[in-house]
Amino acid sequence: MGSRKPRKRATISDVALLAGVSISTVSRVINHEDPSQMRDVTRDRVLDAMAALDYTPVKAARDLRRRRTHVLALLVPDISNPFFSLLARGVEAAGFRVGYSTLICDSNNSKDEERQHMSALLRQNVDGVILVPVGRPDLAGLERMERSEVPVVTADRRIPGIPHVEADNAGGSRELAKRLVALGHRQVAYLGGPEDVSTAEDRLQGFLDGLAEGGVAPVAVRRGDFTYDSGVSLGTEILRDEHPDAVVAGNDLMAIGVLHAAAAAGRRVPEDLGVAGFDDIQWAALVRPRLTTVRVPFLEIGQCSARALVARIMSYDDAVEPTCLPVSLVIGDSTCAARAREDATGVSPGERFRKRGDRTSRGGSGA
Amino acid sequence: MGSRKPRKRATISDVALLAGVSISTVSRVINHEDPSQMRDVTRDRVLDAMAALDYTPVKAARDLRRRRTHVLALLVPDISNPFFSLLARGVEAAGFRVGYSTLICDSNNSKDEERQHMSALLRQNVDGVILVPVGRPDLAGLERMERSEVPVVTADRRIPGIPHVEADNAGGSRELAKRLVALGHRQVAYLGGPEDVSTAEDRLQGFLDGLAEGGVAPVAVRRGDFTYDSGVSLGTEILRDEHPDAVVAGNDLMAIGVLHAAAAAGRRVPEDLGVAGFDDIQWAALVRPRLTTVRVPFLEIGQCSARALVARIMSYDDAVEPTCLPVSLVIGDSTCAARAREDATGVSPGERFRKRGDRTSRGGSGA
DNA sequence: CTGAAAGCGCTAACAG
DNA sequence: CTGTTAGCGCTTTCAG
Repeated sequence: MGSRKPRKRATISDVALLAGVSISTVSRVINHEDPSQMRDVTRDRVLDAMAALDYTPVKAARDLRRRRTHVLALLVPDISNPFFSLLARGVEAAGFRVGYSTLICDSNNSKDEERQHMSALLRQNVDGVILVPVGRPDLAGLERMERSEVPVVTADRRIPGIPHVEADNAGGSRELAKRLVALGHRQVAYLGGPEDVSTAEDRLQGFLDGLAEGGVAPVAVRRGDFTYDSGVSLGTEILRDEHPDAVVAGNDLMAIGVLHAAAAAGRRVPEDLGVAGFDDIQWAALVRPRLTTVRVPFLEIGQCSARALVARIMSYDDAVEPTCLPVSLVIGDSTCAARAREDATGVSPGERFRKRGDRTSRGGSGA
Repeated sequence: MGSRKPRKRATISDVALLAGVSISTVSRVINHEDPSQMRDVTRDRVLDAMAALDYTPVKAARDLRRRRTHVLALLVPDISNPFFSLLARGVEAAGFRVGYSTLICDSNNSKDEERQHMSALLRQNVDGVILVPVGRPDLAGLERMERSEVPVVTADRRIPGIPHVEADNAGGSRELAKRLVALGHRQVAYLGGPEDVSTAEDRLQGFLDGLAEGGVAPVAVRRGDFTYDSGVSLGTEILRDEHPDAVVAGNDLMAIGVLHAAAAAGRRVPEDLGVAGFDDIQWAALVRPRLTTVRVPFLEIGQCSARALVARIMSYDDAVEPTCLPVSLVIGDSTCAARAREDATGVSPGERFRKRGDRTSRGGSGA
């Protein structure tokens, strides 16, 4: 790779000169896509000149004038988590479609790094931020953003006073609970997520409601931290101490931990024990037995968040409606009806229900 | 949320005014972190004024002057793939540490969207791009970037003439092959990735080399597309037609597909059949039996790419050394020694080897 | 050690 | 329909 031509980058006035028009005319063809009142010949001459000079507008100059960067930021606890990376895909795609670029910021599950990133974003002059806070949100940081007129939308988390986009966690959880009751479970244990995460609370509450509707009380409610490891360890404990006929976890990762804990304890799933999760992450499709879970539309949450944020940016002064996206029950092979459990036939009972689609990663071109 | 105070944003001259200094002095305190020659009193006065006015520099204005945006872009085929999201984490973290923000672009596995994004990035005036091309790279697009003096580094893919950062795919694959031979396998089938992906080619070639060194020839070599589905379907075919005693896939996703194909075909793993993958993606840790695979340091690849790119941006004119990161063999329970296979004891043979660490996702705070 | 002044490249009134 | 003009907010010589 030799040296590059030091030929200086063409500016708008170079284009104007070459096209034999004024710079404002060039500016017009750059900005007004529409058949703006402008003679086609003029327009074409400009276009030709731009092409000839390989002209690219300097974004900083435009931003300076328009006082808008058309950049959005997505701040998540861990971009390598499947929920957040799907969310990111949704945000990026929806943003791109309306002319926004997406800055990605990973707070590495640390409130401190989250704070750092928020300051950085302020300095970056992003037009808006989609936030998934780490645990209990940093109100001070949010306050600063709002004060700087940088709109914020939270995704998959609720913060009073901030517009948000989330899934119907409570509703989905409630349906799941009712399903388990219908399957004949009476000794149900729940393994929830952290208390400072609204999502976890909603799921827990919804589950208890659903159970109550079926006239069932949980045999135990524990708190994990949404990790696989906590699923394994708390799952082991629950199985040892509570003698449940079903364990439902607040997310899939913990549910898979429970699955493995059950295997280690010699309990067959679903014959001896029903297991269910929440999220329907891609990974789940690779685990056997297939997990009964609730599909959360992360991609859509991302898209919706981006759209909501852009709406806020444009209206520039008031909040948009909070959004709650529907979820759907996914019946796998980790739960079955009481009849089947008694028979213990070994025939995969999940097959009797709506079969979960094959939702494995397209994975394509992966490393 | 009510209306915001329409109080206009403070500029550098407001600060100067309040501090009773000139704007160039303010500029100096903003930019020269060091104990730049400047009286502490002056400096403090400025700092106070900035705080009092809640001053944040307008990035567009700085960028316009400095002709540098301090923004990097990461363009990947699918950010929701675990390799790429880990890569992204690495890029973001390493970039952030040296003052760069990261724009994330998802080409959605489409060469066309890739092209679109490249143009968009040019208009965005990013300082550099980390690219993971979709299939065979778009030379024209790259040409345009270089012509515009936007340095590009590819990650996990090689393109002649472009600096890249990748893992030692060939080496890792070779070691894996040798290990299988050492375990007594003689009927080995290989399920590779797409031919237009350098990574896939390296892995295949390395594997064949390793096999050859052990004096073994593969019973079959097939091509998948790195998806789980192709692992299942081609795995099924291979098992039916080739009677292998081991199937090695070019990545974990396909290997898991093979695992499931084997289960469906009634072949026990590892007693009847050895299976191995490549990547050591997080998902793999959730699958049983645990996969024997090769750990690719995606996070580090990301970090390295970011550093290399920044180096190119600063030197601004010449290429940096290509980088090849080491990989490591991960022995799981999906392979075992011939002895164990003959005994078919059912004792998990993987245990005899270096046990794979528990590398499950921290998953924390997940949705 | 600090200030004055000259733009960076572009957009958006405002005139023709 | 097109040109002129006045900055956007900041960094950076160049002089004190």
